[in-house]
Amino acid sequence: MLSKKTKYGLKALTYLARVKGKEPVQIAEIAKQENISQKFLESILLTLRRNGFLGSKKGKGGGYYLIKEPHEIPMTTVMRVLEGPIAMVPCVSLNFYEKCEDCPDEATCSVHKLMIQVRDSALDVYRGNTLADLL
Amino acid sequence: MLSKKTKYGLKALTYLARVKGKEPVQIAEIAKQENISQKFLESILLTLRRNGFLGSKKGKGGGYYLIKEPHEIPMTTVMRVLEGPIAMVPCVSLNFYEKCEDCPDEATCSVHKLMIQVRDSALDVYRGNTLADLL
DNA sequence: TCGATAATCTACTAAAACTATAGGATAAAA
DNA sequence: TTTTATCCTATAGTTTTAGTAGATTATCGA
Repeated sequence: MLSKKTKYGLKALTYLARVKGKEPVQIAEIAKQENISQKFLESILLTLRRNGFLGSKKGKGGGYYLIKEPHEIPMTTVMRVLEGPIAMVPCVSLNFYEKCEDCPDEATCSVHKLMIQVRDSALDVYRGNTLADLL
Repeated sequence: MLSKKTKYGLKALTYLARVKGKEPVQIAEIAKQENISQKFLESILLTLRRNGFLGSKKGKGGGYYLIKEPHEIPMTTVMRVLEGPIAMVPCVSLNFYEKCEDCPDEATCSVHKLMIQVRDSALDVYRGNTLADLL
């Protein structure tokens, strides 16, 4: 399941991408338009800013804005920041690899074999889409 | 993330598929060989039996066995029973469809658009693999 | 028929993850 | 210096996951 955090994060990014220009947009506006709890969205936008997707401005007229063009933001990076590893098991993760405790040999593991394929197909999709493609 | 339930279920199915013949295999044996908590595995095998993947026999010489040939068991059905919907959001699920509360229009929803692609690519993988392919 | 074996079933619990919420601190603008 | 809006930490409620406990039922072999 996709977490609400990721879902809301994607919606917020899309919202900002649709706004013409680079004017800051307030959390409250995004939350209202996209039916998201404002406080929850606040923490999501914070992590998006800390990870280099958004810029922010405090005080009156402040808010959040994209610091890159939508077509420069691949879904791979967005998903990894919001949702975590793209792989469904750590032992097939490219960026978050971990060995399974219960599994003596990856080479002969049936789960490993299947999940490699699932990971690669998901990667294909995320690599093939930027924020611009979702508009 | 793939749940342990699904992971263990897949391993158990693979184990049974590797056993020659249709002799029942005891839970204890599978649990030990695959490093799985026996009681937990017990409940997993039970749901696999209830969903038509396994047969069982009680008493001495009893255990679980596959009731179909491995190549007749597609990963789509296994995943749906163990892990649930293949789609990451209910609004793009073929078998478990539900409308999102927060989303006024699926046709213009960016998350929907992306998750359709992810679902389809995962489906391709699961449809292209039977239990026999994991051996 | 009896005892051992092994699945069946219900109920329960501990831990982790998810989805928020509270409330004050900080910075900018008017 | 007041208003506005982000920043930040902590925490609480709920759900899901992962696993346990213990009694019951069916089957086999002697």
